[in-house]
Amino acid sequence: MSLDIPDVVIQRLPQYLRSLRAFKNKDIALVSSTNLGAESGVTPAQIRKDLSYFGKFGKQGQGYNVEALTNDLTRILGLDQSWPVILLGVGRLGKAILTYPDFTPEGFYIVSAFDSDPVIVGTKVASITIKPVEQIKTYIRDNNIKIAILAVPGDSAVNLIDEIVQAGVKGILNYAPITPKVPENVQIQNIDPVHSLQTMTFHLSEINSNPNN
Amino acid sequence: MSLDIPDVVIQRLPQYLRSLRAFKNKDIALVSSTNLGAESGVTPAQIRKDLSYFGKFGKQGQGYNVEALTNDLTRILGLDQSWPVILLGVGRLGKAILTYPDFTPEGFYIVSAFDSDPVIVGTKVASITIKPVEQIKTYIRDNNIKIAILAVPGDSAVNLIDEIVQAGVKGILNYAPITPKVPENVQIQNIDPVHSLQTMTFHLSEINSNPNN
DNA sequence: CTGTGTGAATTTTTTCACAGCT
DNA sequence: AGCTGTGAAAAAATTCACACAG
Repeated sequence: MSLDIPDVVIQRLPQYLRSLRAFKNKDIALVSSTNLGAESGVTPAQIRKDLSYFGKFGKQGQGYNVEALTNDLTRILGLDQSWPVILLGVGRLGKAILTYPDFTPEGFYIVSAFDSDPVIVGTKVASITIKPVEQIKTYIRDNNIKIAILAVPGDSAVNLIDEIVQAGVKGILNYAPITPKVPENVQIQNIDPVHSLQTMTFHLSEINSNPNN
Repeated sequence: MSLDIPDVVIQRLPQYLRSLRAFKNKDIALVSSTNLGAESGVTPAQIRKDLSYFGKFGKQGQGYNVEALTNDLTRILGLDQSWPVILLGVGRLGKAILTYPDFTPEGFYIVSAFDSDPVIVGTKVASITIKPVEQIKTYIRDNNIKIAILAVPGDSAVNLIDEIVQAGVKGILNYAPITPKVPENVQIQNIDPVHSLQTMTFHLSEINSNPNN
């Protein structure tokens, strides 16, 4: 059906959702694509084109109803449900993720966390008791988990990905600094601060070697 | 000079660098664009095209020398120097970033960290003594800092960005869940796990509503 | 008038395909 | 024979510009 929607478009939708919230907070009930674009850092035409992939949401001459469009985008993104998520790896980073407060209001809740270190297993972080990594596959199957957050070192990550995909995970938020290979029908999103920094320095070096800022 | 290099190309270079390291670890000295592409998840043609923006690095009939290409890409990305970076915000997340071990080997080192909370200021995390936020601008200027990592709550982030940009920062790694507006010549990279998760659920919902996987 | 929705035009990015070097 | 570097072709994404609705 709607499988021909460009991925770049989908990537922008959460942004729009966030911008709409900013308008709602300012008690603005109606926005034009120009308003929304200014807030999102996107051209008005792009907003309209993006939305047009999913239907007609605006009123000509007026714009978009903030609340209605929020609801529509929430539904389109599948955020009208709360997604159970598991965390793999409860080291420094994993602990920070477990105590991260923003997942829940945004449609996600961490239901369980796993680690391979026997010292960590059994301890409690943010009211979640850490389970041994051996139980992952069973847990995923029994609880029909679709999303996993991966916060383990790079070398363990590759094998773990195979395992959890085999068990039924369809979306992975990966913090390991690797480029995982996953089947077509599995979504993967990488969080990679070093990569991000390294793409910045290219421009910064240019600036440095160029007198006129 | 080389200002007409597409940003998508630059975004891929750190990936190539990482793949090259994988080959080096396997003691492979020579790789073809096909090899490198398989490792990076990119087509061979794209690798060759990307590299062609910067010069000729391969030998026809053979491929690329792993070590030489590593050095070239390192230099191109401006990673043949180590970049001093400051951290703004030493809460849960900031602390995790301070103790993150991967920045240093990748060309970055955190030289100082700032916070607005008087309880946190003066304490020591990972051998860095947290400074009061009021000293940021002076510090940036005095030490010619070009890169900042922003790990403060969203509402404080907007103002802070203006301040540090004014003081001379040219690259920001932003962990706040906002879409910052910065001048053209300032690089910004957002780390936004919620946004990443929200783009995944679109596909996951489709899968769910679609019987054939 | 104002601002959406959308085909058409433009620009950007990717892929193709092959000449030429080793 | 093998693989790069690169113009040309194709595909994808963005922007334009305007008919039409409120």
